[in-house]
Amino acid sequence: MVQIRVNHDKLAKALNVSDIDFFILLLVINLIKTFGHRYGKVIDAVSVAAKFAVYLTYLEEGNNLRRTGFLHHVEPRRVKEIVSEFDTLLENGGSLCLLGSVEPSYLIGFSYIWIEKYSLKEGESVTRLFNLTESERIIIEAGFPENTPKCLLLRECDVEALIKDLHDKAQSLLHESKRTAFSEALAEHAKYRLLAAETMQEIKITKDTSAYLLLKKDYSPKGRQARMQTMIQDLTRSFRWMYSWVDGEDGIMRGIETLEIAEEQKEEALQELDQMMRAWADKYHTESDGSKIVALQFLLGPHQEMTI
Amino acid sequence: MVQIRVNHDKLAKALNVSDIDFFILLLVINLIKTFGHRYGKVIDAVSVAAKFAVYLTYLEEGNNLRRTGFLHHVEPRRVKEIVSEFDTLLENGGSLCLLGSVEPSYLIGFSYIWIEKYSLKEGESVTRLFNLTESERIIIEAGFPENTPKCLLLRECDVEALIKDLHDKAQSLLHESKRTAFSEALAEHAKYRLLAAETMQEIKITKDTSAYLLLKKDYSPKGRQARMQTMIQDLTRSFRWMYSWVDGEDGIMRGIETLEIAEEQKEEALQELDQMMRAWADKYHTESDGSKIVALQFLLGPHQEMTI
DNA sequence: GCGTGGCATTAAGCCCCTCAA
DNA sequence: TTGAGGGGCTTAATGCCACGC
Repeated sequence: MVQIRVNHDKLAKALNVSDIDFFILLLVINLIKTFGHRYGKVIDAVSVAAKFAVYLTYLEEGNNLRRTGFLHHVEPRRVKEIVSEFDTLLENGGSLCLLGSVEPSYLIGFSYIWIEKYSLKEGESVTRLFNLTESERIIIEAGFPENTPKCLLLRECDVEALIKDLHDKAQSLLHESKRTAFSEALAEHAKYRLLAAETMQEIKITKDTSAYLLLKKDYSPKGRQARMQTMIQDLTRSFRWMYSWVDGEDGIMRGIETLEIAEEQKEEALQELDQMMRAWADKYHTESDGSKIVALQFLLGPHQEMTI
Repeated sequence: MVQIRVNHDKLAKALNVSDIDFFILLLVINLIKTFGHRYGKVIDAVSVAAKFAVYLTYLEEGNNLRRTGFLHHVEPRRVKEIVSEFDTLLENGGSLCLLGSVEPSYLIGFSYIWIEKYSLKEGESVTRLFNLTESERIIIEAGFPENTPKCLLLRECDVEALIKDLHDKAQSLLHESKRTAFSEALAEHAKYRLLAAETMQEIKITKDTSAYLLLKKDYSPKGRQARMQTMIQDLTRSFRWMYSWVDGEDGIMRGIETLEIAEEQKEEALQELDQMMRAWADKYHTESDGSKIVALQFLLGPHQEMTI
């Protein structure tokens, strides 16, 4: 569910935005709402990207702090900081990390380490970490959904420990300077995210103790993760080709066909399209010295209104 | 020229980035370097988009500050500020403005107001604003490139006045609160941008006075601006469809064909592809009650390495 | 033209406390 | 119990300008 629907018609008015603004909104809103990246993380990521742009200009402009500053409206002193930041990063062979992955890395691994650390051993009770009578146990287990991974029910503190582990692991990959300390606020955020993603579920035991049940073996299904990768790759390719196309560069072809299609013909049409593309590619595929590799990317979908 | 080339092989190493990070880099770097948006403006734009995401969640979560805060890792107090910001925006019927246009609005209009305010009247000298002898004038004019718009050569202060006008005009469209005051630094930035975009050219008159010559009738050619609009629209469509595709929604088809093609066959192949698509669309186009509007978008380009 | 130093403001983080429905 | 609302805190980044070379 990526199309975020808000029934408030008022928003339609506010969305009186330009095309480029809408584009940015679509990206950012999905990064935050759909993929679950932290608010600050997204801004940080863009800020790093922007600093990198400044760094590139600095190199291109022959190491001129002031000129670079003027070109992008950044204080020369700040340019200097940025430059040294990237210089040392390059020297240390560090890698640039903005978001790292489409979904927050510290959430992706959650199910995995839960299963790893708290797998259910032969004859062990799922509620081992809680002091429950046999009857209480049966009542609680009766409320479990189907097909949950075979592992222990956790206490709040266990969940927090897992989150802390993941956070620390994710942070350890970063170079010292730009680490975020673990905090209660962060843990709480992660907990809410995991609940919202239905990776785990909260079960009230008593008035002030909760148990947590793992629902899925993955934060998001492997198939979905693979498709997200493909999405990013396709979109990146589109980006680059379109940028080239704007500048009228050779070797880029862009087209769009709009049509009305009857529901019952759709299946047939799509199949024919697929075969047609394949046949075309086969026909012109020739491996010889003078040939170049090209790719044809296509995408078909419904005509949509501009909603977020 | 969007592919920014830096010869430093070192950078290849730093570009040890994930797909999503590369994607963000591509977007942000082009916004800043190619389109010339200010460093701070881009970060601001994303920040507004992120705040909007928070606002949407707030509405969806039944006006729950706390919960919204946890979901995105934002302080409840900050959420409240954000919410009231958007609430008042909506009440006043204001519109959300991130970047506004693909290129900075205060630069796009530059040529236009120059031509408008300083067009060359019958028999008037291009160097009217400077105290030059006839011979000096001839020497300077001899150095002009071909086909420059017919308007006066300007002094530094005139250029700055034009920039200020543009800035004020751009700001007046925004709602009071989020305006940026005009400053020397900003003017200097704009000047550098205009020079870099070859919209105008600096001509040294004496040691410490310069003249400025308008080179183009537009900040960027109209055709290019139209293509940029198309680019953004195409990319936005791709975005939305791909997001849907990731979630396995119906009615989306996505494909890619890679082939090696001989240079001499390319032209023929592209033409055939174009006709083929058209024929396919015509064949299945039926206007009836049960039919839905779909669009087929395709893009062909060279296989590329991952460089920025 | 270039680098650097001083200075204001804001935002993004953290935490802790109280009150009312 | 949970949301609202208050307070107080650090750090860092985005801006301005002006000075000296």
